[in-house]
Amino acid sequence: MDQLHIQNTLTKKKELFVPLNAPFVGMYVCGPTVYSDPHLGNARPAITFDLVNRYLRHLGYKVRYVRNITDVGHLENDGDAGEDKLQKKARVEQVEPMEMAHFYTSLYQDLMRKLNVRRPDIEPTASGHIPEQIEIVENIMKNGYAYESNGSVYFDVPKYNQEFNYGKLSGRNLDDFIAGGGERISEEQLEEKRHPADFALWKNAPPEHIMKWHSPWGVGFPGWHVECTAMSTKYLGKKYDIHGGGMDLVFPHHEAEVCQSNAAIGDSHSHDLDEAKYWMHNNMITLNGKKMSKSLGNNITIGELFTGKHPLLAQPYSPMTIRFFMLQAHYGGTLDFSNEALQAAEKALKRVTDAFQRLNGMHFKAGMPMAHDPEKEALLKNFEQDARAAMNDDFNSAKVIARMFEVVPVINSIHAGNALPTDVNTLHDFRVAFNTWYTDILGLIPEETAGNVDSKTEELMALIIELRKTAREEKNWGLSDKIRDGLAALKIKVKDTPHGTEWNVED
RNA sequence: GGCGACGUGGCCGAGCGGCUAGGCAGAGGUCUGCAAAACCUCGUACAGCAGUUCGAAUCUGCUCGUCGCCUCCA
Repeated sequence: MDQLHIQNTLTKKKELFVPLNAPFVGMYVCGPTVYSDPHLGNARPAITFDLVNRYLRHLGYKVRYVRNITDVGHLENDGDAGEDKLQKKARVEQVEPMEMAHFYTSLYQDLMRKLNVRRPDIEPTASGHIPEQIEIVENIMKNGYAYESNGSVYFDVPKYNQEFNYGKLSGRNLDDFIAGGGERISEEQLEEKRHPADFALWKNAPPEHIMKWHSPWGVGFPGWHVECTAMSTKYLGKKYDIHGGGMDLVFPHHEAEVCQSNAAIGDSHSHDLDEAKYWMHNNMITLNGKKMSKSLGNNITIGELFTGKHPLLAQPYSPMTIRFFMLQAHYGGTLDFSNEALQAAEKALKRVTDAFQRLNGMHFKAGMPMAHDPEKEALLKNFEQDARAAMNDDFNSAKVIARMFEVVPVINSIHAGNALPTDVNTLHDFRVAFNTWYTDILGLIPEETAGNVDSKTEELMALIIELRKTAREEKNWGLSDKIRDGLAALKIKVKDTPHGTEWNVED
């Protein structure tokens, strides 16, 4: 594909990407609720939309990327007077809700930095946008798609459905809702709600509720879905280009956003506002075939992944291994987690990273021995366009990585001292392209040098390698192997290559 | 019950009607004092059954199986 196409949840089709207002692109992604340790599942949308963000920028778009922090919390049970998650956790930990939100926000940001996820351009908090949320609710009421009940405000789904198409995003309809979820609606809720499908825009706060604000309807707190509509509208406009998030948010969260957007700011001439033009959803990560989630209690936190301290983990996995593991699969499919798969990803990443570093260490000069190899030359010359074609096909990073691996043997062959398969200019161009894809678009960073190697260590190692070289020249294998084994015990790996002896610290 | 996804070689995972995906693991070989790394070669898979087609892993139908959403979740 020579132009970017995106799988659009709204239309269920893969569509050509045409920004509403090129070269500007607005993108909003649902961020974390900051009340607990971020888990592996949280990393998937972050990395998925980091890839999208990076690629759009690579294509030259002026992207404004907004990813929110949900720090107001949602009720544990829809519609009843139960405690919200944040408040409950704060009480258990005996801290201010905001103190806890700040703690987990920082933790999340720190983990994202390790995963080399670029910071969004705006990272708004729900608590910081209460007036904007109230305004959205007021607009919806003004337009007649909401009603007040006992100090709470509910979205009038049946009314909305008369003029708009409720369920267009998730492929549901009101009848299905009643047939399925209706039975789960508690009687308590129905006291306030007119229809089981109605959802809260504003909720009255019981006295014991800590996080509450003044509103035209009394003291309360915003409903579950308004924050995203309010913040995306504020920073990206009534309709923007891309809204992203996990698949589990399609219903009810994103469906509600579509409703709110149309009801609050749509008019009779634009029933297709739908908040965003392209709705993108990453699939779930599974663990032994089951969805990994907080509520199922089978989640692994990102921190545990890095340290390896979890019963299911055979070893620690580095941030780049996690990132690479995710990019090796298309974001639209489930990704099953296992030690075996992660270990394979770790080795694969090392292979491509080694090649990356070798490539960057090469000095191409005119007049180097050259043996034209049409096949290898084609791999190098086509790399950029092949990678781009894969990426244009709904961000198929898995395919991009496959193309990288096809080029790795060529790089290694040159590094091994074989003749250049093509001319120096082609090699230069290829190197630039490979760097761009590895570093800028996939967002990978070589990790090996992360080991604490200071200049003194460098000098000592140079001396040791020199001594071993002497031993080898004297065919004193006993001594040279003793040195190598001794270093290996210190996690320093020695390799004798045609260019001399190399070493590196393993983690 | 409603809506939806998926089932690819030992494992992970691309594939969207014809042309080798790729990685990991495994086998053989080259190089090397040995090792490591690297390079070369090797598996011929598509849940099952019908059908459409000159031709299907790819389209259609059915069967079986797995999973997700319908309640906060990425």
